[in-house]
Amino acid sequence: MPSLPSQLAARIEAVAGVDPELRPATKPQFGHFQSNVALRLAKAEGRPPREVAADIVARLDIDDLCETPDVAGPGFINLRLRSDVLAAAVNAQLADEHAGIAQAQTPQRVVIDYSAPNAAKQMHVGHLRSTIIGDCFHRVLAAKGHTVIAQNHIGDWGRQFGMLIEQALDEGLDLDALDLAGAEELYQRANAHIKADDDFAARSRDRVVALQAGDETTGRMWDKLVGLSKNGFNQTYARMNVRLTDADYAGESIYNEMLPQVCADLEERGIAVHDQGALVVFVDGFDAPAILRNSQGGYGYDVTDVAAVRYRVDELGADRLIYVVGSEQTYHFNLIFALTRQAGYLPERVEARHVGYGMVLGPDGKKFSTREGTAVHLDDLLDEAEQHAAPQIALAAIKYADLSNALQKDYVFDPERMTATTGDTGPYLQYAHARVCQILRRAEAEGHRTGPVTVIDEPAEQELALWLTRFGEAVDEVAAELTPHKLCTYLFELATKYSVFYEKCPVLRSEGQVLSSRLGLCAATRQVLAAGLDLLGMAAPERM
RNA sequence: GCACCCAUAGCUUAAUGGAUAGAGCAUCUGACUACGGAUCAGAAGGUUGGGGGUUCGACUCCCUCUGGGUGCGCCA
Repeated sequence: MPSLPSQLAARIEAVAGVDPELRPATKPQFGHFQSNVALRLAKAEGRPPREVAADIVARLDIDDLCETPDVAGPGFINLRLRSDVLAAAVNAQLADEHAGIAQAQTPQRVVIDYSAPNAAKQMHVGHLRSTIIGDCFHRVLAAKGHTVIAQNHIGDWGRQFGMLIEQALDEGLDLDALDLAGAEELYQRANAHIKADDDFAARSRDRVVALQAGDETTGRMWDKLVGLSKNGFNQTYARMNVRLTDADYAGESIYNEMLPQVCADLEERGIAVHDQGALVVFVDGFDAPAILRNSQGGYGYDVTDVAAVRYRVDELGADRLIYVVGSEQTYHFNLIFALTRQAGYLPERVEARHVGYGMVLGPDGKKFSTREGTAVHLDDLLDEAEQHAAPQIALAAIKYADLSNALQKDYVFDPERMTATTGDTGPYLQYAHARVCQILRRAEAEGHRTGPVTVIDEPAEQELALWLTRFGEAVDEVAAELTPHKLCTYLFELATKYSVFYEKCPVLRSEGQVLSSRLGLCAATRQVLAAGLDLLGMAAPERM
């Protein structure tokens, strides 16, 4: 069945002749929905807006859905749903296994590139947002019925492996006994070594060549370093309760063998040219070219990402590409998208989006780093938040803080504010959920029947019911625009409206149909809160 | 120097070109032996960084200036 707003919009369009641009009413006294169609038509028709509005209302056939519409202000048409229609909508949503999330009519294969830590280094603050935001998109798009293919583009290739392996050999290190923290220390020792010792630097370069040439010993050691890195990442992912698995690892190394072919193809077709000793592509509208192969004959991340686009479109069958990578890479990805469009690797039918996001800042409002100037480890951030709340509360607090404002903005990592139980925070939403659970638990123990919703007389009941039916729209917005904060705002509003209902409309102290109807509203609230929190990657505990 | 992003209440922030810019925190005032008060009601707090323009209507679109961030061929 079409949603209530789309049904209403269709009725108005039938009379007005144009899309009424139906919007939720901005205030309760304006009803439930409003249309400014009359204001827009008035100019063309040369009549006063209110007259146009009155004319539309007079011809509107909408009695089965709404109370009599009002014309208000400069010419707005305000609609108020009938209580029985609203109640039926809530009941239908409660019975819906998808909690009112409309399933995509044409399911897509969506490739999401997120998290992407570097091998042999622990995850740090720079990976926090990509992991949380990507996981949210993963959950939201999957909930819409799309096939989500996560691609964890880890940094598992490059010159650092030359020095890592050479250092391990020098030390006679047993890589089987090494964990990720140990690998990071190895990295630091190798880094210091390479700066101080020219001979070591030369051997490290040779080791890179050996790795690329497929030398067996070198390859085995590389394999171990990458493997222990993944083990380390997996521990953090488990702690963060994100959906990434071993199957999602698709590091830079998998594109290696494709790179010469990509270069050859682009060169043959005259798209790539030699310039200053490098193989590059100049793309219209971009000052700097993409560098496919540098003057040393090495491949960089431009060509790797070109190959990745091609792989994701051709091999993974992507209909949509989403890259959750920091804003500082905006130029890079726009360049890659333009290039791959031009080369025909990225067809018009495939949408490609880079979702940039701002930085996580330290308490001083500057780039978050340790006293030594290195990036703060992700696990340390989680530890810090857990000093203020239990693990699943602390984690929800971090995620909500990360997702609840516009992605492009920086924010300060402030555990105290994030874990606050009052206000617009993750814990507040979890509390609202726990409170609904409590009331439903008691009702069940006392043998009360829950639902259906039949009585919506009180304003608080009405606002709650109406808001519940908007869950699907909120999810749709996030899926289309990739703006998680809109779901956060929706859920916070829901928790607030539920609190008002809770205050104004006693549930367990009421009787008969009112009791079961109010319990139905509680059940629908629990359903939406639980589903919404899950889409944000947050736990919804039944007790706190 | 060029490009992109940001600027809204003391602080953190929301707002598809539409009605009186909406919240949270902090502050003040109420409700109160409570269906978990981790709550609710109310007050106060804004020339939406400055200046132009487009529009019936601008936080939103365009131009410009200021302040901050990020990025600007061979690291990824």
